[in-house]
Amino acid sequence: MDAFYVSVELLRHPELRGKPLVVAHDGPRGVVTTASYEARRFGVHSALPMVTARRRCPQLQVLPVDMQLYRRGSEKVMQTLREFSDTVEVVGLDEAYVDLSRSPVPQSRALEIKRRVREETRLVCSIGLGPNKLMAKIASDLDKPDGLFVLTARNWLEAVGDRPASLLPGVGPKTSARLSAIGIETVAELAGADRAQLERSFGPRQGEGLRSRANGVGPDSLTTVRTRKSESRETTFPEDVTDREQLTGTLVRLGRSVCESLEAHQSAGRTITVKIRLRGFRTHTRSRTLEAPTRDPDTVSRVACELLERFDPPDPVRLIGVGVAGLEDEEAEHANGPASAAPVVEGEPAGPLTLL
DNA sequence: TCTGGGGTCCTAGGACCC
DNA sequence: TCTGGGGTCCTAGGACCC
Repeated sequence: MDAFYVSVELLRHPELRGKPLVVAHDGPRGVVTTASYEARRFGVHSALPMVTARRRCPQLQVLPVDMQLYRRGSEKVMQTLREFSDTVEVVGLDEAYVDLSRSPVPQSRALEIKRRVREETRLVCSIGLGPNKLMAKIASDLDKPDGLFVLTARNWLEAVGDRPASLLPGVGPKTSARLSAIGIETVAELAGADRAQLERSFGPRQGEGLRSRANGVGPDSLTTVRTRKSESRETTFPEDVTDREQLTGTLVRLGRSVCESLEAHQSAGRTITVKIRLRGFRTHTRSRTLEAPTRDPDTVSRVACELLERFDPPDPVRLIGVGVAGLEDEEAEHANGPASAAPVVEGEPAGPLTLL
């Protein structure tokens, strides 16, 4: 979906259409969640600190985050996608892969999807079509907003060869810098890079992984059912906190929130993690694994507070969080048949996939 | 410029076991 | 007395993604 949160907000704030607009956690330490295309022209983008965003664009309109609303919008979008295929892999609220490998005319199906999504939700999306998830995803980025782009093994290097390697998923700032250091800037350079040199710099796994992605190789079946593996809550204080009571109080509140959600999902986990971020943005975690899964708020709070003790935070605390990992849901535990242990649905062999 | 919140996956070291 | 190889689990940190 193009500028999803902003687009959803515009449905109820039509007067803001055409204006530089962001959905953001406003406040002293807020960042931009989503920026309208008008705002992007001012250099305002996701994850940009609001202080900077306002400096770059003084007339910026700011709307607070309303996740409930976006979740409802997302549901409707995904519902629409399922009209086109039983095999839909949802990736976050605004992205999904749709398996169109059974369609003889995937390109016209993609156009139909765009039309149906617009009809049903009045929202605009961009679609990428490709023989695997990697190509579909990248294709979806190449013609935004309201676009449709097709990548194939044939046009791959012609279309993206000259683009920076960071176009590839999994190649972020750190990996980009390391690639630069060995003289690799573009997708094509990475695609043709010396295997041995990549392995020396990145190790056998990551090295070969990078090279194959640069050659357009990626997964060609979809995972339609995802099982959550961890759940967490964290909060950044408006100002750094040193008061222990305030830290433990916050920890208990966050722990309760995690447990409520675990309860709602009939899930529980064995590993409890406390996260803190200190002044200077250094982030640390401490965790403990229990004998048995829990979602008991008292247990989670008690362990979290004990873990917090182990930091004895010497510096003011900017962020604190609690997580529970190693989740098992009760259904999976009671039914130990192979049927319940098969969350991954094998898709069709290589065929066109669509990414929204 | 001064950096949210919720996730996933990977790596590396240490403990422990056979 | 000084020492292999392989496996699993746990912990901490980091990169990355939406």
